[in-house]
Amino acid sequence: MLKKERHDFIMRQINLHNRVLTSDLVQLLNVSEDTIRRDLQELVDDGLLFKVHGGALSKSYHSSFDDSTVYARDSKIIIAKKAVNLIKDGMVVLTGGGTTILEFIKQLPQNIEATFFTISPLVAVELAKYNNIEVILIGGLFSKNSQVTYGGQVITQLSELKADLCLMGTSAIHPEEGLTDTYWEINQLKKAMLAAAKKTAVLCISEKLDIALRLRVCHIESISYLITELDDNHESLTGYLAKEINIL
Amino acid sequence: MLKKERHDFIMRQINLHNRVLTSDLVQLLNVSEDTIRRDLQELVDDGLLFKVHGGALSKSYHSSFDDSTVYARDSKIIIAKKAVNLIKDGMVVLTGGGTTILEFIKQLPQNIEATFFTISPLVAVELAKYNNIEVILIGGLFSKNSQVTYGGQVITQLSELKADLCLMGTSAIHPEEGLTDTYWEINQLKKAMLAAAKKTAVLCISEKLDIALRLRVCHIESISYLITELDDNHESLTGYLAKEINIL
DNA sequence: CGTGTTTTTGCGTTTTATTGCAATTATATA
DNA sequence: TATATAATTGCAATAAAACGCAAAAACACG
Repeated sequence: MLKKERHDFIMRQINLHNRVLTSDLVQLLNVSEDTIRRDLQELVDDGLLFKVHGGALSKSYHSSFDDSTVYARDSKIIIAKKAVNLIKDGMVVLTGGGTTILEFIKQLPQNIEATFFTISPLVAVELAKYNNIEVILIGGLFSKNSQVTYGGQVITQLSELKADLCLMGTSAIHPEEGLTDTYWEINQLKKAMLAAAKKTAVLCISEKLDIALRLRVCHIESISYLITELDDNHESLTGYLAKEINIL
Repeated sequence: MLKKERHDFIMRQINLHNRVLTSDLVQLLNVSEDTIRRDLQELVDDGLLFKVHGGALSKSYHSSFDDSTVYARDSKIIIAKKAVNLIKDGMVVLTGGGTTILEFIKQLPQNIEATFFTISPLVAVELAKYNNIEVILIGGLFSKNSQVTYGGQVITQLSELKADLCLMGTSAIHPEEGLTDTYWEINQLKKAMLAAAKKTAVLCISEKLDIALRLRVCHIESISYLITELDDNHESLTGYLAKEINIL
C-alpha cells in the first residue's frame, strides 16, 4: 500500500470516528508502529489532525462534546466499556437504541468482526463505521420518541431471528418487578427482542435502578447480564445479586 | 509497444483501480523503470493523474475524503425547495438517501401531513421531527457507502409498496443513457424504487448532469421530474427538455 | 537515398525516500 | 510508585527516483 493511500485511509477513519488509535492502524494497515507514527506526524504537519498519546484526533474534535448531558456521559462510557467485553468475533448481536447503546458502539474495537441487527437507525449509522461489521437494520414504523423502529413488522422479523446476544437500554429495572416500561408498543418490542436472543444484557445507569413502571417486559431472571457504572459489589446491587444474573 | 499505447494502458489501469505501481507497469509493459517514470511524468503534465512514491494515483481518488459537499450545499437547498412543491398533504412518498434528499426533508413545511417510506436511517431521523408525518423505515442490509438499506429484503418490501411519488438523488444522469450507477446492488435498489411509485422525481445538482456510468437504472423517460439548481431554460438542460420529462 | 536532427529508451550512478529495528525516554494506569 | 504501554531518536537496509549519458530508433528534408 502506498503512503498516500495510508494517509487517505487514516483521514477517512478520522472523519468517521473523530479519532484513531495507533495500535488499530498498525493492524489495519499492516505496517510497523513507526510508520504509522510518521504518517500521523506528516498529517499533523499538513494540519489535518492532531496527535495525542495513543493515536490522533480530528481537528474538529473539541467541538464534538456535542450531545446530551455531559454528566451522565462518563457513566455511560464506563457501562459501554464493560459491555464491549461481552462481544467476541463472529457473534450475532441484536441491539436496541438509546444513548447508552450508542456509546457502546463507539467503544467497540476498530477491527471487530461481527453481525449486528438493530432497530435503531442511529446505531446502524454508527456501526457502519466499522469495516468488519455487517449491519442489518430492522425496518418498520419509526417511533418519534424512542427513535427506533417498532410495530408488528419489526416483531415479525425479530421472531425469525436468533442472535447470540441482545443488548438493550432500559428506563426502569427493579429486583422484584423486573424490567418494566411505560408504553405498550415498546413493551411488546422488548419482549420480542428478548425472545430473539440467547442471552440478554441490560445496560442501565444506576439512577434507573429500583424503579418499576406500568408494564412488565420480563422478570429479572430472564436477563443474563446487568451492566451499570457501579462496582459489582456496590450496595445498590445487592437486590440483583441475589437473582441469577451476572452483574458487570 | 508505442508510447501512446503505454499511456493509454496506464490510464486504463488508473481508471480501473485508481492506482498503479511503477513496478507493476515495468513488468506488464516490459520496459525500464525510467521509461515508466517518464510516462507517468508526462501524464502528470497532461493533468491526467498524480505521481506518488511508488506509483501514481487517479485525480478523482485524491478528492475522496476532502468532502466537496460543503460548497454544493447552497445548490442543494435550491433543489430541495423546488422538490417541496411536489409534496401535498395525504401523499405517500418514498425516498432514498443522500445529502440532497436530507436537505429536502429539512425544507418541508412544519405541519405537513404525509406518509414517508424511506431506506435511509438519517432521513428517517430527520422526518421524525415532523409531528404529522408517519415514518416507515424499510429495513435490510445496511450499506456502509451509501448509508441506505439495500438487498433482497428491501427489494421485496418495495415490491409490495405503491407510493404516489418517489424522490431520489443520483450520481449520474445523461439525456441518452438515462439514470446510471456504478454498483449493481444500488442499481437493483433504484429499479425497485422506481417500480414502487407512480411518479419519480430525481434530485440532481448540475455537476452530475450528462454523466453516464456503467449500469443503467432506467431511461430518461421513466422519470417524471428532474430537479436541478439551474433555471429550467438553462442551456445544460436542453437535452433533457427534449424528452418527456418535467424540469423544475 | 544519405545525412543531420530529434525522440525515445536503457544503463550506471548518485541522491532521496521509506521502512523496520533497537535503545532510550516519556506517558499513562493500577 | 511500579509496571505496562507508547513515543522518540538514531541507524541501517531496502526501494524508488533523479540525473547524465550514450545507443538506437524515428524523423525531416535536400
